[in-house]
Amino acid sequence: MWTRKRRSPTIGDVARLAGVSPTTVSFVLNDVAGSGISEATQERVRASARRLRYRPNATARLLRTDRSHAIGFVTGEIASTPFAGDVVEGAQEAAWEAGKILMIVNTGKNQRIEEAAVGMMLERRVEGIIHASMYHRAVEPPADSREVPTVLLNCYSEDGLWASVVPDEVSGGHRATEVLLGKGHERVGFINLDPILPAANGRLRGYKQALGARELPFDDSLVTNGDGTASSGYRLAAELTRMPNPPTALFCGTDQTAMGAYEALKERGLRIPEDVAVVGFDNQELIAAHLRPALSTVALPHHEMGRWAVNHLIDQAERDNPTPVQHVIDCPYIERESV
Amino acid sequence: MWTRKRRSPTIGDVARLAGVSPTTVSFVLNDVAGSGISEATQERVRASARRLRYRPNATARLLRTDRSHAIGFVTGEIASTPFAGDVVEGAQEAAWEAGKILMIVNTGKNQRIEEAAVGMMLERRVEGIIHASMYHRAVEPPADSREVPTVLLNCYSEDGLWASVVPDEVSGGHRATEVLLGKGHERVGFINLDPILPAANGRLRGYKQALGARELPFDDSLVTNGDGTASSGYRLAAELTRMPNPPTALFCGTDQTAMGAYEALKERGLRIPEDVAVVGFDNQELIAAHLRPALSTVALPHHEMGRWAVNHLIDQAERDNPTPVQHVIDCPYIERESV
DNA sequence: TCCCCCTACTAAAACCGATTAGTAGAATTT
DNA sequence: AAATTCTACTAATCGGTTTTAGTAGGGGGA
Repeated sequence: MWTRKRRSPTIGDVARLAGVSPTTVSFVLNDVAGSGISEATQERVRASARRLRYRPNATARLLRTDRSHAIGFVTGEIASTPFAGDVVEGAQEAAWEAGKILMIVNTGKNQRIEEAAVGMMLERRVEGIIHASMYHRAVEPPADSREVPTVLLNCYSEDGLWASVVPDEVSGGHRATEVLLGKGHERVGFINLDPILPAANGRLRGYKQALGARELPFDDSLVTNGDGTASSGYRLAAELTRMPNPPTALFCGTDQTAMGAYEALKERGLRIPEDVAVVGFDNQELIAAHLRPALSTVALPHHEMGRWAVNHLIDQAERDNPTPVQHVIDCPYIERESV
Repeated sequence: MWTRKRRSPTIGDVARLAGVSPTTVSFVLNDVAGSGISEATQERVRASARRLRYRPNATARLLRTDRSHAIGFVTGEIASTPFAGDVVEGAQEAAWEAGKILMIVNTGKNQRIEEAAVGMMLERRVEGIIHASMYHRAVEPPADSREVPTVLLNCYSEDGLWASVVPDEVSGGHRATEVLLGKGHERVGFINLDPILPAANGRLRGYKQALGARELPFDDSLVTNGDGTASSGYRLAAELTRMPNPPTALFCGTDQTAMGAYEALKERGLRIPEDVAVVGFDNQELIAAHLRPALSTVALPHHEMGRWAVNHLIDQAERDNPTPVQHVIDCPYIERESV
């Protein structure tokens, strides 16, 4: 199945076989500029390395060079949301491109485990740590994390002392609303999330901005707060359609909400998008692409945030005492059939 | 933001402060049995370590002990499916419990990157490698992987020479079918996946077994093959309901298929579960829990497979030349409202 | 009372496998 | 023959772990 580990060959073994010193081997294999090793010797060394299937021991190198080329990635719940994959993938991709590797721990919202995880990563001398949240919120990372460059991903700290990257909820809300207004709708219902959430707060501001830009009045009876689930979408959409002067378009805070809203509209015999246009938020492929009609929605930039976090971390590691930057990433609109 | 890295304190610094030798510090901090360090000295050492905020350098330790406590996790597409999170989480959880850390690389179905990833992990002296696939299939991992214990996760090798863990598709199919038969349905429609897939193949066998166990005839006009999408579910469910003697229950190969089937049934005015009972497969929370009525479905044991893979890897690493075991994990039935 | 041995502590030094500064010998040029 | 290059080597180093060695103090025997 797998061959029992013999002692794996060292640089010394290669040197012996090639009849040179370890120094020479090191120079050749890392092709160090200006180390003047003759072509012939180089070839001999390389051949020996191949013969022995030599693989440099990253640990030994690391000890000497003090560069782990590893980045810690700490997250609460990696599986609880389908976004997690995108974030991890984006981060992983950027890391790979930069020759770094990701060490991932998910702590299951246990503060103790989080601290332990950070500790373990510091022992392994990671070059930086990313703290990722699965929904946009404020957090307070373990203090020890300050020992290395740190980036908060999809979250931020109240005190603004940590670098962070979050979605631009305001422009996302603005965009979703504007799409509907642009189609001639003047009464746009908004099934938002719990207004305590940064996401809900930002999107509402965007919603108002979009109305303002077109000099339309803000009618707060059109705005309701759900909890992001399909059933709250169903309930609130039903309520909105029963209003005396019901909205002709619906902006839903999540795609699941939109899924519930679809049900409510269909039950009332309203067609989408002819009678009521719908825009979602999140772009959960699984839902958005498979609803009938397919749901137009605003996407959260998870992949991009993952990439940005890693790249920024790498930048930071090269600076001396950078000021923490609070980065915001745009939420693109994904056009499908529901508008 | 983060304080510029001073040279971090070494075991020598702690020793100096405590007025002992590095040996003593090492003995105390690792509390080595029978090394006879007086209680007083121990306390002094620990206090010094705390004072200096000493953190052992895992790299140096690793170099000496040759135990990296790291496990490589290689996967094609981590984000393309919502399952990925569960698998990673399960693996991560088991790894953490065993004091191991996961190094994750997703290769984006690029064989070259996969080989490079394995190479990099071997350089870092991982204690084993897990190759995870996001859907059940046959694979052939890079040969180099043999240098360490390896487990295939949600995939297997044709030659059977690698340890692997996959879902028990047969019993899953059996279970789904039996649930419907148990409710008195005798004609159970089956919207399967492409029959070339191990998943489809296994579930069909399970479907037949379940019929056989109740001595019901197998009618192949009740079995159709879709592609797992909602639209194929919609189309095929519509076809099945138009049969002369239509099924009173539907077993769908994926929850998305079921989602499409719901649409088709509702359009025809059929109620779920009164007129037609539906069972899905995959247990995609996002869909299954939010459909109306909520979808009863069979869950793929992603979390469990992740755990098993890590645990088995750790076992393997302790054995000498284990024979590759092909493990299969049960798919539990999740009861909701559609039956 | 003196000497020796044993136990309880602690220290010195080798080692893990690389990198890299400093250096030496051979070949070539002047 | 001396001065430069070329080429490759010796040895120190990174920060721990672990084996071996050593010392001080207490107890027992003569």
